[in-house]
Amino acid sequence: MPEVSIKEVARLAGVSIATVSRCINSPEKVTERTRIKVEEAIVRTGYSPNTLAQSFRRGRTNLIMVVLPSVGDPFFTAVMRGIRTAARAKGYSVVIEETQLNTMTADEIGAMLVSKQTDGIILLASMSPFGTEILSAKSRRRLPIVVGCETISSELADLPSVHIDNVAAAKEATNYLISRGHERIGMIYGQATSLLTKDRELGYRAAMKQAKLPIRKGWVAEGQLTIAGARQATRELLNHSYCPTAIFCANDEMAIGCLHEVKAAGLAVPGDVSVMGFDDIRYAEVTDPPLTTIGQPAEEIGERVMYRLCRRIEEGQESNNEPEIVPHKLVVRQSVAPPRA
Amino acid sequence: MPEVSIKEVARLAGVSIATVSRCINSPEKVTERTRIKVEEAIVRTGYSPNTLAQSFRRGRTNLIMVVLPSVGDPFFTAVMRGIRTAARAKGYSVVIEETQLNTMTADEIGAMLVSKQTDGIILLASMSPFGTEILSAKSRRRLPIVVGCETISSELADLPSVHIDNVAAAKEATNYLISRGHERIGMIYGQATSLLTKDRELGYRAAMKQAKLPIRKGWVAEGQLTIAGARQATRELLNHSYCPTAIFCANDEMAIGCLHEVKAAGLAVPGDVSVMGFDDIRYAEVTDPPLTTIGQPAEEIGERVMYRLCRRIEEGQESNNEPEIVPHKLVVRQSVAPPRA
DNA sequence: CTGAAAGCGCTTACAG
DNA sequence: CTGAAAGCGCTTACAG
Repeated sequence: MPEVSIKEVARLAGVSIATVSRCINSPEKVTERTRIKVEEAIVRTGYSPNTLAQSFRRGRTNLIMVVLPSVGDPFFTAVMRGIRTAARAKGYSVVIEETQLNTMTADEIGAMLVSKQTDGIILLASMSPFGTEILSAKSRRRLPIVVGCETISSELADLPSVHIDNVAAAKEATNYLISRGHERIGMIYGQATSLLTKDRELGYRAAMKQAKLPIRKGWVAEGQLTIAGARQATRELLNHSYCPTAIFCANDEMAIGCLHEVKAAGLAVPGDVSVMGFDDIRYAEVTDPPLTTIGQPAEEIGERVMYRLCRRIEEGQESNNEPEIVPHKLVVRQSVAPPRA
Repeated sequence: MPEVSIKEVARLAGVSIATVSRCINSPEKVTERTRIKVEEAIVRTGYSPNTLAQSFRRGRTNLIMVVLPSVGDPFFTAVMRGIRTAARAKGYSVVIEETQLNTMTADEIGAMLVSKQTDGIILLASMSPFGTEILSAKSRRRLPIVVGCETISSELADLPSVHIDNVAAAKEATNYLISRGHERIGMIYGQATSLLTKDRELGYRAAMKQAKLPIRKGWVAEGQLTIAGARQATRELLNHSYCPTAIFCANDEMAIGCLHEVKAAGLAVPGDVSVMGFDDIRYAEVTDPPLTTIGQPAEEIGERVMYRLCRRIEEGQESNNEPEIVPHKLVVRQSVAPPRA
C-alpha cells in the first residue's frame, strides 16, 4: 500500500490540491458540495496528511519535548500528568526524551534543540556541566525552553523555571528534625558532580547553622540518587564514630534505600535512627515505617511549566524570567521520632 | 537571530547548496579545499541543517518512538536502557510517547502512527480495546511496530513481540507458593478491562488447577495496577471468610501495596500471610520484608525489541512473526514462608 | 469559493 | 569534483 498523497485525493475528487488542503485545514472556506466530494476521496484513499511535510511547510510542529533524566522515576508520573493536561488544553502533543546524564551526547541533545523538530522544550533534569554548555549555546538561539522542578546552574538563570523553593523546603525538613530533638543530623545528597539536590543540601546546612548545630565531617554523604548509593552512604553514616540520630535524604528514592539499610543494620526506624525524605513519591506512604518527607505539588508544576512554555512560544521572549515558585509542604508520617534519650 | 539556511552557507563559502549538502552528508565526495571553505562558513553562521526538511526530503526520520503507559513506572528504567543501547548501535534516536490508557485519544496515537514522523514504533503497553482498533488499522499499513513485554490481544498476533512467557512464569510463582505449603492462594490482577496481567492470571489458575487446589470466589481481586487499588483488593482478600494464606500479585507495584496493607491490618508478612510479586523492580529488594518475585530480563527485552524493530524497518515485513520469548526467573527473598500450621 | 503557482530547506540524479 | 535543476508534500497569498 503506497503512501497516498494530497495529489491523489485531489485527482479523485476532481479538485485542486489547494482545495483539498483547505477542506482539511479551514473547511469553512469551502462549499459543502466540494467538501463532501473531498471527504469522500479522503476516506476512499485512506489519506492522511504527511505530518513531516506539514511541519516543514508550516515551520512548526505543535510538538513539545520533555527532557528528563530517567524513565522509571516515580516522581515524574504526576509532573507528566500536569504537563499533559496543559498541553491538551493548548493543542500540543508532547514527546519525551530521556537523557541519562552519563549517556547523553552533545549531538543527541544538540540535534533536538537546534533542529526545528519541536516547538519548545521542557527540561525536567538538572544538566551536567556538559549539558549546560549545549544549553547556553541554545539559549542564545532563544529556543523556547522552560525548566521544571530543579534549579539549574547560574549561567542558565535567564531561563524561566517553575519549582518549589528547595532551599526553604530542605531547611524546613531539617528544622522539623531539630524540633523533634535531633542534634546529630546527617544528610545524603545526590551527586557531587551535579547541581541536582544542591539547594537541598544548602537548606540543610543553613538550618543546622541557624540552630548552631555542628555538621561533623562525614555526616554529608553522596547517595548518587540511587537506592544502592544511598545504602552505601547510610552504611558510612552508621559507621561514623559520632553516628547521626537522624538522616535527611535529598529524595525519597534514596530515603527508601536508607530506610532499608538502617533496618538491615539491626537498627529501628525511627526508634534508633530517624529518616526523612524529599519529594513524596507514591511509595513514600507505604514504606515501613511510612516516610516523613517534603511534598512537591508535582502535577501543578507540570501544568505551570507547560503554560509558561506556551507563553514563551506565543509571545517570543518573555520579559519576566523570574522563577515561578510553587509551595511545598511538610508531610509528617512515621519515620521520624525524638532521638533516644 | 534569524534561522540560517543552507543558502546562506553556500553564499558565504562561494559554492552551490549542493556542495554544502555534500560536505555534510558525504564529505568524501568533496575536495579538501572546498570542504574547509564550507566548514568555515558553517561555523561562522552557526548553521545546522533543518531536520524537518531533511526528514521530509529523505522520507525517513531516524527516529523511533517508544509508547508506554507511564513514565513513572520503575519497570521501564531497564527496558529503556536496553532500547537505548541498541538504538545507539543502530544509529537511531528514540523518543517516548506516554499514553495513559484512560487519556489517550485515537487522534493522538493515530496521528503518530500514520504520519511519517517516526520510522518505527515500540509498544511497551498493552492497549485497551480502543487502542487495539487503531493498531490494527495501522498494521494494515504495515508500519514497523514491535511489541515489548506484554501479550497483546489476539487480533494483533501478527505483530512481532518479545517478552517472557507470562503464563509459565505466573505458574512457576504459584507453584512456588504451593511448594511452600500454601493451599489457600489468592491473586491480585491488573484491570478487568485490560489484557495486561491476563496471562499471569491464567498461569495462576493453571497452577492451581494442576495442583487440584480450589480458587474460591473472591480470591481473585482487581488491583488496578496501582498501590491504592492493591490495598483495596488486599483488604477484600483479608476480609474473606476463607482468607488466603498467600497472595500472588500480578506485579510488584501492587505487591508493595499489598505488603503494606497486610501489615497495616496487624498481620505479619510472611508469618501470617505470604506475598509474592512479579517483575522484580528495583524497590522489590528493599521492601520489608524483601519481596519474593519473578524477575524479567528487562534490559535484554529492550535490546531485543529494538533490534527486532530494526530488522523490520530494514527488511520490510518480516516473514517470521513468532514472539521472541526471553527467560524469566524466580527471585526468592523473604516475603514467602510456609503457612501457619 | 477555487485554482495556478510559488516556495518552505533540503537531497540527489544528471551533466559537465 | 561541482553546479543547475527537479522534486519531496504541503500551505498560502494572489487572482479570478
